[in-house]
Amino acid sequence: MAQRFQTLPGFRDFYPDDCSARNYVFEKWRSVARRYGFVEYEGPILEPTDLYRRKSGAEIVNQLFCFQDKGERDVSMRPELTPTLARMAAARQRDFRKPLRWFSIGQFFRYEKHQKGRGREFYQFNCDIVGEESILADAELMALAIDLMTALGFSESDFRIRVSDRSAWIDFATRNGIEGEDQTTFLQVIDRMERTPAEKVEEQLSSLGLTLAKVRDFITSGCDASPSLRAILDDLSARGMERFVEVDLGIVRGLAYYTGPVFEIFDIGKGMRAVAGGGRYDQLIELIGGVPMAACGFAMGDMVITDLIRETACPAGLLEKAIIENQRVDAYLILADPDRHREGSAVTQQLRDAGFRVLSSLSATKVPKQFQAAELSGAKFAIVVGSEFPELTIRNLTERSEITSSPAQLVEELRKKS
RNA sequence: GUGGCUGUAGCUCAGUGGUAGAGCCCCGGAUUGUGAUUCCGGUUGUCGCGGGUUCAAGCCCCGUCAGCCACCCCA
Repeated sequence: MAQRFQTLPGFRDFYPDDCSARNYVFEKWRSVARRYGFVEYEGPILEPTDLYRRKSGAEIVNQLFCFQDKGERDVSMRPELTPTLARMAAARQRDFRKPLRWFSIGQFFRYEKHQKGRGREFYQFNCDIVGEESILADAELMALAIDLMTALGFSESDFRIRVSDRSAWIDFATRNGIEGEDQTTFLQVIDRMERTPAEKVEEQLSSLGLTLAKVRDFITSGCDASPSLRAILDDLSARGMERFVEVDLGIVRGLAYYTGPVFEIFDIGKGMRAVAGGGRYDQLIELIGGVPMAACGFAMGDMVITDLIRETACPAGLLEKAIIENQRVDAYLILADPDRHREGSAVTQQLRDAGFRVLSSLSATKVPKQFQAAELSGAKFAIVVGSEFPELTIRNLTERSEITSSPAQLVEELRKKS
């Protein structure tokens, strides 16, 4: 009995439609990044497990796809790109003019339970500016993130970018006598505040010597709490993007390493999922690579954004169009006389050499079947090669009209009409 | 890691403890050089898997696996 195989939990097959959809998202990521002068890079998919332990602590190992290789090295499928970037940037820091504007599109792995918008394997767009302290770098990344969304067809009624400033919270904590490790605990409380009952938050804050009222008061101060936020907002507004921006000091991001402005893109109305997030991490490159360099960046995963595209009318329409366009051919060669197959192959090749996408039936099939196949292939033209060769028929499948032509004129005729 | 729901044809799903079903898709034909529609015919099932109750289980019970959803977490 044949053994039935299926994908491992949390892993996906990409059939052609799915693959077209994935590549459509990749193309948007890539083209917008290039519009901002970013260059593409890539790192290894397998890294030493210690690289991630160094950045995130020992407990991270539970969520890694990690194992021992044949040389008894502890290795992990990469769960994120930032540590790799930090290593690469530090290792050859003298080779590149600053700031680095680097982006990457790659596959990542996390050993955790599969659910909507989250698998054990996913693709992620990473975009970072390294070696630039100016707050305008943060604004540049936020503008890029907004452009990604609009390029996919989202409008201001679909999403917001919520921006905050980690350093404003650190100042706030210090002013209120919270130091050292308590600061990390405090930031975690703020991060989870939205989804924690108020009494519980009050209790957690009071053990740190604070009150909920005081914290809420700080959150409502918005831009006044941070000159950085004011500068970012001013820059985004000069770009005509202020309608997408919302200052929300309640965002702090769970990660310990953020040191300045942080931001998240949220969808509006479809469940308020975060589709992208990032911020400034000025100390991480020194921690991993030993070379101090300022940096900021953000990431967007393929799963949540693709779900959101499919659920939103305008982006979904653009995606559908792209999938069809990606898979259709220009012309379908119909072989009406099997004895002419050499001539048919020559014509097919001639069209392909001219850059047209061309299909033809590989096995002898009745003519009506070939026309049906031509129709389904999305071809605009059917080229009929039969006993009358070198006379050819070019049939326009959308207009249902046809003309006769010859191999010498064929390419020109098709160029004229398409 | 915790909990809820679901699992029947390639897909979407019906199925009252008593012979396994429909629609769609796919393939062939009607139709030997022109696409649609229609009509005819055809393939596809260890009913997720294992055990139990019963004269009899797709249906009830237990377990298990997988999927979806929520929580935890989220680099």
